[in-house]
Amino acid sequence: MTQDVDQWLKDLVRLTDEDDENRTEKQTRILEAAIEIFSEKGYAATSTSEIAQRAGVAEGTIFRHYKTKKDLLLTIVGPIMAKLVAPFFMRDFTKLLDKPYERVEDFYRAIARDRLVFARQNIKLLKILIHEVPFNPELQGHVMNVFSQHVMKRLERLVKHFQDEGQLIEGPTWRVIRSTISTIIGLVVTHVFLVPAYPIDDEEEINWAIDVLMHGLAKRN
Amino acid sequence: MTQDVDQWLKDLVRLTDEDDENRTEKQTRILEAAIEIFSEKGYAATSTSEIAQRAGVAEGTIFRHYKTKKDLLLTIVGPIMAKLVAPFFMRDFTKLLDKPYERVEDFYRAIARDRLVFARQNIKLLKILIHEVPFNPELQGHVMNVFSQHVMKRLERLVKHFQDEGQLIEGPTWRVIRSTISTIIGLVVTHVFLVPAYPIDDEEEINWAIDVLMHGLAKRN
DNA sequence: TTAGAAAATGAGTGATTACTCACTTCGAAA
DNA sequence: TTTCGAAGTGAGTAATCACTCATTTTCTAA
Repeated sequence: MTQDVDQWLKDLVRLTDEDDENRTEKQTRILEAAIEIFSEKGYAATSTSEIAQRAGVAEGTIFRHYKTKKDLLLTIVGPIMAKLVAPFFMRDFTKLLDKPYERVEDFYRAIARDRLVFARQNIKLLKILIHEVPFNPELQGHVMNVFSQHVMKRLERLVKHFQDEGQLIEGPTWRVIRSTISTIIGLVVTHVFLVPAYPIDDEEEINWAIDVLMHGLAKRN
Repeated sequence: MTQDVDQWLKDLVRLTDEDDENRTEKQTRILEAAIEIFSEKGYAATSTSEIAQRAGVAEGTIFRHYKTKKDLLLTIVGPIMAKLVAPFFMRDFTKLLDKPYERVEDFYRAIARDRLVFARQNIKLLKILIHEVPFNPELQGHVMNVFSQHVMKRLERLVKHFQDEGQLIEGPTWRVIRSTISTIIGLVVTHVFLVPAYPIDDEEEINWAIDVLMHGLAKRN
């Protein structure tokens, strides 16, 4: 099961790269236009004729490349979901547990930094993902499966490891994870989606947020 | 300006109550059906004919009471937005600053408890609110205005107060607010929207989450 | 240069959309 | 009982929807 999803990720990355190369210029423009309009008005409120118009393409061309409008959506949403959770499937992540003197906060900071940049580079795609997943049962099922069966499992092992080392407070791992994810997502959502115009020093904000988090999650005496 | 929004809230609460009373039975059924389907499939993907069908009403009846489909949406979304921020406009909130020995964490816990219950009682309405605000410029503007000009201002005064009292860490108030809101929203979203089926002891979860937060936000020596 | 395949086109299709309106039903006051 | 405005109806409308397909254009390899 774990290997299945690892395989899913590898295949998806490979296939995505292949698709990127084999794309016609018009096909690329269709995808770009679709991403723009989907993120502006939402999938359901977007018409294929509008996509064609913005892409500078005949409406029929869209359906040469994508069987249906939903097919177009899945082509867009699929890869971004894979990239979103990709860090948790990296070799580095599993290796982390073997280095006994590694500090949790360094790991938290690295994740926060990485995902902050990632979110900034993929604002539109993430907006589409967030908005459409709740209304698409199969997407929803896939997200829940990947998250609960894989991301969560890996995080639990990681937290347990650092609890045993005395770096993290005792208690249910999922509570520690909830506080951590709340902090990082809160940071990213605030400065990427809510007030992106407000100028910040990334490193300073990350340090402050993770510092507060770690003071809360440090092992109690 | 502050008084304008205070007035807006009072008017909205009063008008909403009046509307509730003056509603026909069929009108109520239309609203209930609309809330259900909007939250299930999203506003744009919902047809007025489907609403009429589920409400057991002729399609024309919908347009007797609501000029347009968007009008129906605003009737639903308006009141829930007011109720969402209502705690921040209560007299108790401003009075809090006058009681010198009050502890911040008591306040945080009260807010968390209150909004957790509120979210559970309004899952569908909140789902609609969250999904439609980003695509409705006037709603978006209103939310941003109410939040930044009022909720934020009051929170800043509150945090400043407790910083001066030595209960909270020094530094920009908005960083303290960001960590706090991240914690509370993270708690609510997790247990109301993501895994509502997972059984928890509310008081225990709130205490744990706020305890972690306060260890992070406590004044440093 | 040419042949054949792939890409692109856009007019056309039936289905569905939000909304209208002439009409009927209902309920309460006179 | 009568009257009258509000509530409710549902067939009808023009616009728009996702999608098709016969045809043309473009690209590639021999």
